[in-house]
Amino acid sequence: MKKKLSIKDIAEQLNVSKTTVSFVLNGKASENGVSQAMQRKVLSYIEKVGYRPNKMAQGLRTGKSKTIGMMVEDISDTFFSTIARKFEEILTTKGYKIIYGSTENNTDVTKELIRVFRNHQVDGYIIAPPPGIEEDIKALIEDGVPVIIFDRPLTELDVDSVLVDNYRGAYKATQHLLANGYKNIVMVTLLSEQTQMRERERGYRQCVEEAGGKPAILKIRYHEKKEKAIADIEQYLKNNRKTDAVFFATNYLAENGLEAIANCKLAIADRIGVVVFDDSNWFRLFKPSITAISQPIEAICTEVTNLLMERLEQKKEIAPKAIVLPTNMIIRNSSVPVKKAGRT
Amino acid sequence: MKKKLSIKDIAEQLNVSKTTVSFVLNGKASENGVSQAMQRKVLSYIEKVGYRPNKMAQGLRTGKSKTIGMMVEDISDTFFSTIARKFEEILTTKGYKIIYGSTENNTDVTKELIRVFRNHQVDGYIIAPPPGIEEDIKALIEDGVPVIIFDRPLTELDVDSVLVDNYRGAYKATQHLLANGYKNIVMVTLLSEQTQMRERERGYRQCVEEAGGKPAILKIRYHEKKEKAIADIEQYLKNNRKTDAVFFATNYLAENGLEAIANCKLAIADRIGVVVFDDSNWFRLFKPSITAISQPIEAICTEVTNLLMERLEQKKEIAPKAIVLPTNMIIRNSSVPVKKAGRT
DNA sequence: GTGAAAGCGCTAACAG
DNA sequence: CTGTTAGCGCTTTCAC
Repeated sequence: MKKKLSIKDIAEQLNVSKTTVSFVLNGKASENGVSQAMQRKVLSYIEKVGYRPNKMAQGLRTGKSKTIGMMVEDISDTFFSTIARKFEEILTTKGYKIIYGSTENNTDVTKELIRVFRNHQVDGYIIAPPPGIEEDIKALIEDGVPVIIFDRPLTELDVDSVLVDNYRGAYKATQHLLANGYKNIVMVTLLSEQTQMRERERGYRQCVEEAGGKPAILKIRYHEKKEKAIADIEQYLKNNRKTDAVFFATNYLAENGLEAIANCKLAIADRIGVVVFDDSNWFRLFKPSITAISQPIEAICTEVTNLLMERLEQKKEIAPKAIVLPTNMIIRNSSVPVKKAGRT
Repeated sequence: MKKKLSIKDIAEQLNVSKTTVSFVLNGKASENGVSQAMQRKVLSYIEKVGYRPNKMAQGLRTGKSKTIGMMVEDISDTFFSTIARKFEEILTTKGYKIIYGSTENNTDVTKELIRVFRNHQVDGYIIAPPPGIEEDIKALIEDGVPVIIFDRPLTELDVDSVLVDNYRGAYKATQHLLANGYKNIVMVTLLSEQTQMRERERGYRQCVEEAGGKPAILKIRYHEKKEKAIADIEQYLKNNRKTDAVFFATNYLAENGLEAIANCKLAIADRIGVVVFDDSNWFRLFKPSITAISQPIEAICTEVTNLLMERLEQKKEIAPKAIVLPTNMIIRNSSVPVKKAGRT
């Protein structure tokens, strides 16, 4: 077992003090008047023996762990894992590591997660918050810990946040369906208090009502069994034969909904239009390919990390920013009847 | 800013020594003869003020960080993110957090990742290793750090590992295609040294040769541009009109390959059979639905974490175990010609 | 049964 | 310009 060497060893070997080594290590050598020659000597020796400072000791001393705590609903969800990858990419270049936790969109789980992260002394938080977590986040902020919220807003809390315009995204999706001649659009969404879901619903409602229609909404419970979800959607479709388009509020719902549509033997596009909120790599391969509202993942990540770094580096008070990004509609064939426009 | 309290504060408030509090905290109270009354007193006070020990200090003292370093090729890949979620679920119950890093299947990136993880004093490693990392892993093991390898073998290194029988999975896939009457099967795989890919290739070759055919393999570069990958596969299909089935070595290749097949207007199942290594939630929704070789993700995760916990808890030497799990073929419609059996 | 004290590896104020 | 030293918060040996 190769003995891990400490700053003390380095200092002894070099016949200098720990301070000098520490200064060099932290780039404070010049400002503390360590000679260039000495700096080079230390640096090259460190390089040679492959010394790396112990983060634990550093963390204990400085109160900084150089890790960021990321909390999302479920890290296995494509949307979040793609984001996790981007965060990693960006934060790594800044010398940070990420520790993650899945909230399951559950307040208690999240509270516990925050506690654990605090114990680990994470330097900052990136959170897609579940409902009812306002108080805990507020406490964090009051303690001066950088927190960036994304994906879901936290109303009544002044905090840095990066969101997507769910309302407009849903509105545009609905509008697009109406423009393509679909008259009876049902929105399939989650039975959930999540604000972003409510916003999507609001966008849909608004658009339908403006067009003089009446909204039809089917809600599925969050962790509903796949079979039950499919059966429910199927049932709805059978009881409402006039329905000629479906707007799925999430990717995950579409997974079940598309199966339900297949079971009902309804021809997508011609007999029933389909638009999904959140894109998937696979959608372009479906026949017909599936129209989707895609979130600007790249932009979300850079905005979040920018805000975070700002907080991390800034010492002076800065007012929280709320950034809202537009969605992007990717029109494919599922929302365009063949008679009017597309090929399947 | 709420002052974070330390064990010293607790001790002072309670008029006992830090030692006593520490013993209670670590469940070593009874064995060190702290009275029941005192234990209850400490516990209830701690509960009341919400004290939680500082992991950094604990880590510095004990050399344990209670975090596990997970390194996979790319955390945004569904396979790995699903696994990450499961790891999290299991390790959380044991009091561990996970810090992750994406290797990009690159040796240097991985080396650096290992260094960073070491600095962070992670207690154990879960690694899907890139080629050429043997030496570094060996060094880790010699230092007595628990390391569990998964997904890809590290030949010539005696280390705990959990793998899937890629050879047999590929063999079975090929056999299944042959059994369904497909004669000219091409395997589309990655131009890669990764052992698991080589094993899949070997399984395919073996099966084709046993049947008296001659293997046909199309290799795509790893981070190839999507358009180029699609064009290459398309080209192959056009130049080899006799090809009547495709075996995709990964999910990711299938994404492009299915598009190529669509571009060539070849009817999946009837004109061209398709099997994919690695399942996707979306495959059952394709028309026709896509036959896949699925990896036992649940089992992989429990085996990996079991091995890890064993190493973490055990003090005595134990011989490394190599666990190989079987794959599971999910026969859907893409590999069964309609004339013979299925519906689309 | 309980407490004092050493020390994990590091940073940074303060001496020299 | 460089070194000495005092902790950061915790665990654990050893003495009372």
